[in-house]
Amino acid sequence: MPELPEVETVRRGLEPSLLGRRIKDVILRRPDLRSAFPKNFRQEISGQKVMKLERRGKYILAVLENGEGFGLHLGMSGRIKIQELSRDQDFGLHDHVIFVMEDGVKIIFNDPRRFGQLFKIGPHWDSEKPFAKMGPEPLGKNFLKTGFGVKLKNKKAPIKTALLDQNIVAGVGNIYACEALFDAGISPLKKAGAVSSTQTEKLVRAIQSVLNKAIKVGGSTLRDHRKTNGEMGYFQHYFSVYDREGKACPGCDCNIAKTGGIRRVVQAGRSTFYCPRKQK
DNA sequence: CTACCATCCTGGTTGC
DNA sequence: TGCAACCAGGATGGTA
Repeated sequence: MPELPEVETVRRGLEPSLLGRRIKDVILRRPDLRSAFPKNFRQEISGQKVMKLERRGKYILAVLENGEGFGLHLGMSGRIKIQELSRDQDFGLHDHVIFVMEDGVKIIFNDPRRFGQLFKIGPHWDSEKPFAKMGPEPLGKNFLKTGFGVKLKNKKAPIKTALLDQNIVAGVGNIYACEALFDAGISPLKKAGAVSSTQTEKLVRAIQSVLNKAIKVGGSTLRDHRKTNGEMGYFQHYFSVYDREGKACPGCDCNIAKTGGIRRVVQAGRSTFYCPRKQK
């Protein structure tokens, strides 16, 4: 489900219940998701207070008072639900992990497809496993100057495929890659290395703009994504190209019967949507 | 190094 | 209506 805007929406939704609060207990209702849960996870996390709640790419990181912490990734279908003051001990289908807070609030990690992750992090998580080589934060201050342009220049893959590479830019997934390329007027088929510096600057602005707009409305809900209070995001209503094959491109007033409208192709096994007239 | 592929899963949608 | 095939927002490890 989640790309950067959805993950950021979830992180913000978690803040009131998690940040500065103490975790009383962790209930693991199965031994693993994508990978096995860390040994002694429950013992090591229980009793700790959450000092920081951060996001890096599509990951949410909780730093605890002992300097250790944990990370989670929502995979394709992960959701976080917050249950206030419920004595109900019956959990729903696919409610795999439950953080029970000191004040009785339950934070539930639900994930039907089980592509999600839950893992431990150390004080220097930033230089560890998935984060060490991860690309820059697109909403960070110096996104363009943090090597994004250079990384693109060295890529032979199409620009769309490059945008999905978390080592080039963190947090962009299929939806926002398509939308950003449309906004920037760049064909997804163009080789990353052939994108000019002017186009790269335009792309940077387009990525930031589309991500910020999506965050503002709670992300995109296609099927699974929900805010922590259960509400849907509604950026899907603003899609220009994603999931709009054959429909009119906003900005093209051409005859759809002749042009076929928005086109869908498959790149690196993923659907790409674009307007061949607006994106060169 | 890069590109491509299969794989981990369930569930919603599509097409016969 | 029933059912099977296909598709999905991601990451990774293997192979060529």
